[in-house]
Amino acid sequence: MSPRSDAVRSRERILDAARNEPGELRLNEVARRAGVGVGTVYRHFPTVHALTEALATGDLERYRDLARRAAAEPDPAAALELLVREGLALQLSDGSLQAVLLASEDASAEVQALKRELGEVTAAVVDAARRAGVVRDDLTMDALRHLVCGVEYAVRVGGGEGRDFFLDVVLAGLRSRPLAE
Amino acid sequence: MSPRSDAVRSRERILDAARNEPGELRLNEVARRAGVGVGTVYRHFPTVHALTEALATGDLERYRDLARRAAAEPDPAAALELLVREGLALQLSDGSLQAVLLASEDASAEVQALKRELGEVTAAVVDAARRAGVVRDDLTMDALRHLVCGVEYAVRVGGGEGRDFFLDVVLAGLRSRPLAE
DNA sequence: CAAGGTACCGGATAGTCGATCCGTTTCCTG
DNA sequence: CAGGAAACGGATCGACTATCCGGTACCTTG
Repeated sequence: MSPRSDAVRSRERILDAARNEPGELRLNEVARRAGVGVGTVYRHFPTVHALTEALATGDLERYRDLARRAAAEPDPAAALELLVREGLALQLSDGSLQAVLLASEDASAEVQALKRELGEVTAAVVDAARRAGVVRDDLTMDALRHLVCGVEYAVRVGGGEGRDFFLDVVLAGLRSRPLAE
Repeated sequence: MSPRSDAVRSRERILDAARNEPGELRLNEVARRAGVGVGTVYRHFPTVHALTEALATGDLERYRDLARRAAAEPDPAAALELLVREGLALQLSDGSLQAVLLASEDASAEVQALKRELGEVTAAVVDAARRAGVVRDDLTMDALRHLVCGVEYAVRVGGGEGRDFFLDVVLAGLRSRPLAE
């Protein structure tokens, strides 16, 4: 059973309106701007998080593709740096991405699958870098993800200033050996 | 003119209730738990941020004292490390501290003075470290503050895991020379 | 193409929460 | 102890979230 045409149209309008929403998502406000009833919004997206996931899905795919590209890179150090640098850029360009990455439960199966694959490929990149000895050997995938989210946060509170500085500091810090200090 | 005794008692009760509040501060809820009327809370603290500042003042003093201790340290590298390590611990122990540190406007003159002094002393510590050549020479006081807030954030999203790891990474990264990579 | 069934739509409204305002109470001073 | 000022309490208003159901538009079947 394919969805009805008006349902598709409504969903599209809601997503468009949500994309142009400044700051916090408010479902009633989204409805007003989309020109649909409040009930329609709540039927398509029962919670704010469900809508957030839908908004972030495109960039989540891009993130996964980026990770694949990094994993294909022959130099393990360059692979990790690519993933971190471009990943941060992606997270900064899409304000809803971080919330989806850090959420412990996912509304849609599609997002769940994307996150799983992103995690697996990222783990492979981290592992390769560790085996090559180009990063601290106590670096884990989770630590890396939280670190990148922390850098994103630092850039945001700094009003966009210092992105490259923070990246350089963290990447250099990751290269250091824990006992060589 | 000294304040009335019932006003002092109310203020104390409100602060006590606010300290035991889990998560987000809600002035109506604070009033209920403090056993005072809503109006009383709003008279003492017109906004949530005013109450937040009052809660964080004690730890802000501790932060300033820490910075003074760091500035008195003869070794500039050790001074910076002390300030960052202990400062992070302070920020993690007090959930309202970061909001006060990052706020651009302050409700109370006392907090404003504390923040000013903390900023001055921190700038001195950063300057000394730069002149001694033990940190990147493009490190600024603002960048350091945002970086520490980013690390605090990373620890929080990680559920408390990885605090020392993140600190080691960032401190090591700060020591590196920008062009020596 | 008409008509019936169903999936979807819209928005009134109930419920929740933040913030204000003012009649009442408590405190301090002379 | 009396008068006045300062502080108190909570009813209430406005803003917002989320639900529910009568009405509408779509799609199918004959």
